[in-house]
Amino acid sequence: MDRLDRKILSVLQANARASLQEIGAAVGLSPSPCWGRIKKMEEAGVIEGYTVRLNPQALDLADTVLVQVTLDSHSDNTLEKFGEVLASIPEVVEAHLVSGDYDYLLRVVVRDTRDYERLLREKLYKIKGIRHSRSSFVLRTLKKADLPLLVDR
Amino acid sequence: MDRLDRKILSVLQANARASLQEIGAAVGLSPSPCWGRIKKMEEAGVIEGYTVRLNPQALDLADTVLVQVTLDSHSDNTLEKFGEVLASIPEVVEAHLVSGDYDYLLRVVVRDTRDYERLLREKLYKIKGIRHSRSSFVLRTLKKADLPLLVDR
DNA sequence: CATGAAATTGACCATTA
DNA sequence: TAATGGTCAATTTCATG
Repeated sequence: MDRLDRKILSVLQANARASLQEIGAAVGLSPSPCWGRIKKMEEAGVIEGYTVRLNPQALDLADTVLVQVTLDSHSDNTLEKFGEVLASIPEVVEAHLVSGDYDYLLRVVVRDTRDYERLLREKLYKIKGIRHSRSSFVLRTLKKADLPLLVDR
Repeated sequence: MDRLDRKILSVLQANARASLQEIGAAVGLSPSPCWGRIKKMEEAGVIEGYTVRLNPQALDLADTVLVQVTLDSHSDNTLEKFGEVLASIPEVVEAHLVSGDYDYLLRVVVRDTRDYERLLREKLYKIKGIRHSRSSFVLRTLKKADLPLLVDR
């Protein structure tokens, strides 16, 4: 992992379908060393995969809700079970165990507020062990990236 | 946007570098109609781009902090300015204006707690108009996706 | 490690059904 | 719309500096 590797990653971050030629041109290398470096980073687990960035609106998934969850108990068992249940709810796209005055932060993506109300009623409120939950709707997203810049320009 | 389009998207979501042959085989179509559908979705803005999924640990960016921010004033001007300042801080990778008992939720990615402390001191605390902020460290991430499943299996 | 050349595979587009 | 097939460019591999 040197500076060139990071540069390659930032090119891929902007466009994961860039050709080796384009990548090479951007980082000042010929295509084949780029290919070798990428393979190496894939094997090392630095690169976990390649995805597409989709427009939620276009897919009729306009609403994002951030949900703070506090559990009744914090036994290993409860936490484990809770994690499993969450993983099985497709609309819950992120779940983080956090420090602070609540236990979990969830990111939930739904079509609209009606959909969210149904999700709350039919799925979240049925989970045993939730003491309290607090929902915040995302009104506007000012910035959305995955990781900080990998190279100083 | 029909069922086949969604199926193509879910293939790309799992591997954005899949070839048209692979995509075609997965959705039951020959490569060229897949190509046409993808191009159409790119032009329509359904597909915004292609990115790489990176391992934060491997890049020495192990800590994620969720920061709840409350502003002093909620004038258009203040909100606008705040958004601009945040956008210029690389470590702040997400910023959402939310409803509820605080105004913004930020996701901040840093190397470690020392790095975060410095960021707070040198950048966040210097922003005018912040009344209050509350940080929660992500202890463990149970689930991380971008959008709910696009097709029922 | 990088380069450059060779073989293989994929993207893209016109045509046909 | 989908399939077919042809062309051109890209990926991938390897021998060499």
